Amino acid sequence: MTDMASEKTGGVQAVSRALGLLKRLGAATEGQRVSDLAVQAGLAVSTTHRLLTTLEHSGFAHFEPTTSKWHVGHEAFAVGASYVQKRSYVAPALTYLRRLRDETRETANLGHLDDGHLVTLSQVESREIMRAISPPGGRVPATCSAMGKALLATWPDAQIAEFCDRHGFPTMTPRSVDGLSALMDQITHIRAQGYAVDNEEHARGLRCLAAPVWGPDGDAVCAISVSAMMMRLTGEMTEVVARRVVTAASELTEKIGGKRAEWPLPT
Amino acid sequence: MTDMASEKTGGVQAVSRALGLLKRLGAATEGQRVSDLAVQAGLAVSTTHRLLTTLEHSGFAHFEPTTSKWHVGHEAFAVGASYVQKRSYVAPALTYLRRLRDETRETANLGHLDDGHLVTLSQVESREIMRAISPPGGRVPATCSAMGKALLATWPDAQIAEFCDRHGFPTMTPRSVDGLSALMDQITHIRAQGYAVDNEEHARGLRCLAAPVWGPDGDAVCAISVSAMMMRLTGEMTEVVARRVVTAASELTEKIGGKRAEWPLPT
DNA sequence: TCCTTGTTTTCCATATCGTGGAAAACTCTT
DNA sequence: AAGAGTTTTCCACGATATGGAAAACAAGGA
Repeated sequence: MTDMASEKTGGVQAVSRALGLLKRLGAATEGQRVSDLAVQAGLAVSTTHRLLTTLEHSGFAHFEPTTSKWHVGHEAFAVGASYVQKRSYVAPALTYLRRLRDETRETANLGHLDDGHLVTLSQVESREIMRAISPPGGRVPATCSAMGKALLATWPDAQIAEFCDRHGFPTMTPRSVDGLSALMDQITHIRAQGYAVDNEEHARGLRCLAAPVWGPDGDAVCAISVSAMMMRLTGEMTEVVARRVVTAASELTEKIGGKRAEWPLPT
Repeated sequence: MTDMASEKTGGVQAVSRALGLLKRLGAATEGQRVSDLAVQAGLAVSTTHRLLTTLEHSGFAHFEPTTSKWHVGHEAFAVGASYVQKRSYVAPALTYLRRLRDETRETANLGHLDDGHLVTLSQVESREIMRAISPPGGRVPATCSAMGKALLATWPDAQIAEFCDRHGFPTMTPRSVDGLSALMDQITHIRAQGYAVDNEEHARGLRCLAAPVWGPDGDAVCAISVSAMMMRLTGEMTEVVARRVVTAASELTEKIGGKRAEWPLPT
């Protein structure tokens, strides 16, 4: 992550730089020192220090004097929390995610589309040793994600094509979907079976199964998935787990007063 | 909330302004229009627009073209999520919060101290109609909160006094603790009974009961509370619920490998 | 349909404001 | 106590953010 926020600012320099620092604070597992952040971001130490101080005055960063390290501040948390609070399906989803995790013993996820990417909104982790690949807040190109594909599959074909025009086919592994016809093949399957599959298209060795959740106005608003190491999710297990994912998604749909629209018909 | 981020910037102007806009986006329940944000923040429309564009380039804000409103972006969520991910007790706490909510039918909360304030980290809402007063990300002066007082009570008296010197006694209702001697009286009670009480000290009509959770190094790291309308949490109920809160806190302490230190002795 | 009104977005000259070097104040080590 | 590696403050320079005004939209209203 050496040059995370590249050099393209695209706006007010000072603000871009400050936000870049904030991202670094969030991405780092530990507190960061001024001078380290400065070299990482390619900024002068004094500039870095001034920007951090400004972030701190607004509560977005926090300086720990005893260790002289910088951390993400409470205000960043507050603003971030509002991102999920405004999506009223997140809170009720937890019940179903938990049950899904308990039934399958694997990680259950909730995500939605945001600007061509699937953003993980919430997750209930497997008790197995594996760490989560994509923690809450994580982003993956929609076409590299089971949840993303499940949601795309609810769109009319024309909109899917337009989507792909705009966002292309970023790939994360050699098995990621690449090209519209390959995607549409999958979409057809997804619509037929009611759930989407991701076989190492996001990360090596990882398989995901996802189903969409509908909102009151008949649009899919989010998706539920189970993700697991492929070795733990093989053959006939797949179908069993998929049915449970579909069930959870249906129940959440009902809970939030959603109307399960028909899947778009192949045109 | 007319002039939220006052005029004292205390750092890089452009950055303070941008963060102020971000806070407004987070605080608003709906998307905000450029011109409204501009007047709220007292900025020129063109400046506001440029700052928002910069926020968008980094993913911290998002513009909905169909409605031409601005929202909090995914990156803000990602950074905010890291605030809780780094506190390893949040995830395991959910189990106990949920049970507490089910046992008491009231809202269960998890919070910790951050710069003199109690920050609500997580919460499992009551199924009653009442909305939560302080959603995740919310901040209250420590002395106006049951969780805050429960945590302060684990500190040596000298540090409590120092804390009060630094932060004073901001009050949120007429019943909020005001003055060191009043606080120390309460601290004594808290240490004796093992839990803290907040009787309308944070919000009119609201009562909270809280107990601290210890970490592996013998310091209290967070607190668990139950908050409810006073009318639903009266008389003998209080003691019953308080015992459940204490139990939940003890269990979480154990779960995270915490060592329950002795409460500081009155000096 | 073509104005009218209320937006959002772009442009640009001005001087404000952020910048980074260098020096000063700290903090730990040796 | 002195030294190395920090963090923090200061300052003159000029790059850069600023806000007015105008241009591009969008949404009614006649």
